[in-house]
Amino acid sequence: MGQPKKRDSRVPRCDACPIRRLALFQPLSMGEIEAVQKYRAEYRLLAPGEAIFRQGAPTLETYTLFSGWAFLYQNLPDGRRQILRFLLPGDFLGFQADMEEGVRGHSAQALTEASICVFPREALLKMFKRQSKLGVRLIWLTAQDQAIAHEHLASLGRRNALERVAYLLLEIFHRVRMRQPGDDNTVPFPLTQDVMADAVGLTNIHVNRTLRQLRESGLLVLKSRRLHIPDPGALAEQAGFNVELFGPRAMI
Amino acid sequence: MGQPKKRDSRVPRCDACPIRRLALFQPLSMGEIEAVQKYRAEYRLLAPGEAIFRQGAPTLETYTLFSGWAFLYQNLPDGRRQILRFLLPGDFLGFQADMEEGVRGHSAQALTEASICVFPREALLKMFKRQSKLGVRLIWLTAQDQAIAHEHLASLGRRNALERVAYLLLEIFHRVRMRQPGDDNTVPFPLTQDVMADAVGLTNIHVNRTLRQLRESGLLVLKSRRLHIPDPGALAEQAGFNVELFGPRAMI
DNA sequence: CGCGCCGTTGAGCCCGTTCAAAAAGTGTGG
DNA sequence: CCACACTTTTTGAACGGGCTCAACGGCGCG
Repeated sequence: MGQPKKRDSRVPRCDACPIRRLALFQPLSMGEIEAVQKYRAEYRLLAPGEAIFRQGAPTLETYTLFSGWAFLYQNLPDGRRQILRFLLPGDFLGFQADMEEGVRGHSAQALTEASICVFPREALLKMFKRQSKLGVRLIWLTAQDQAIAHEHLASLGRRNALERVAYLLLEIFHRVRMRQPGDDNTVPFPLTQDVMADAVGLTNIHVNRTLRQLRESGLLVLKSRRLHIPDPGALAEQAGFNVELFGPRAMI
Repeated sequence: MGQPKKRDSRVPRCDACPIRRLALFQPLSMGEIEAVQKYRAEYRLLAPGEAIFRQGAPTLETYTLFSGWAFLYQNLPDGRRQILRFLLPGDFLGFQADMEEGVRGHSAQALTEASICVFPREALLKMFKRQSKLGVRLIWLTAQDQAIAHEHLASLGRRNALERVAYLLLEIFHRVRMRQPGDDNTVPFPLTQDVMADAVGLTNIHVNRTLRQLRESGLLVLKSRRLHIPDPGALAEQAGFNVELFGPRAMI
């Protein structure tokens, strides 16, 4: 039969982790990395839409997204949903101030097929105690997230539909390109219009109309889960996207 | 003459700091606190509206708000403003991931007469090196901010005008009450309707109408810079305010 | 082929905006 | 204490961006 085509579910080893440079463990040396393996409780495969954790659940674990895409979101009592942040491979999630007795303030779920490395709370604390570099790194990552959240706030509060959608596309475009440099201005883009709508605070219908407008202006091509932006500068203009501020700073 | 009525501008000492339990330095013992004094470069008085730092400026200092109120905001190229976060005494501000070479991604300014303690970047780094507790504390504070930012995102993205305004009032009400417990459900409230509008992503005009509605429902009294909420539970209902999630977790 | 998910389009409405103006504070100096 | 300037709040009228409701089209998959 040769190699079966089914998905490879072998568990990756930390010392050969291909995304380490992006992740929490970036500052660790090759020798130190081996210890991480012991603290990882689990390597978990996720189907699209599968929950990682849910709003209101106890806060027992933290995660590194190893492959695929995911997102954080909050639900209002009546079901309205706000997507708080998209996660790409290497992103760290699940850390909260009140790990000891708190409950999750938001939910997390896989957007595509994905996989995560699971680190229980105690394991994380032990690693921080041993490797103070990790604490610094976490502060760094958290501050990055803050910066992205701030841009997102400005979008939702003060940008119109066209700007919001353009901004979201550019943010994701840049974050992906940062990880996989390429030259054709095309990146994978697994968000449905429903998902985009809940991220930018619009209706899926209005997102659709806005995308049409951008498409008809020749600013982007969005087809079969791939996003092509012929001229990122032109789109940035349209979005009121401040490249300077966003640029390398907000990226890994 | 007795005591002159003019403002007291004597520089407070760190070891007698009345807001320490709220601030970054909370975990330090009385002995350790003395060292902090050496690292504080300056104690600065601010007039209402005065800038603490500006978007685009180099990132050289961090601050603890000692007294008064302040806020962080971002300006879009065309002048639209989004307020990102309100700061109360004890809050830490000015920390960024890219302290070394980055520029500020947002501006900060005093809302009322206020005062701040200034810690240069190098001083902060030295303190972190000496007192690893401070790193943990900063992670904690940053994670708190995240939680508040997430609620704010949900407001801007998915709540209507009434809910947004009610939510803002409740957030501030609770944050102030956390610091100054009282029993009359009244707190100081120095925000103008303009400021509120830029925080919740509405027009000052519509904020005014929304406040009227809330006032006429008997849910609040807002007069001469003081906010009275007769029945916080009732207002929370109106706001879709999830007390459980917000509660003690996001505070301090 | 049929079912489900996702994207697309149209028509009408409503929440929040824009534009305009007046009223009510608030602080300052005479 | 009043006069004046300035900021903040309040109200009205009309517009419009984005929403709601409804239906149809396309594509992947069992």
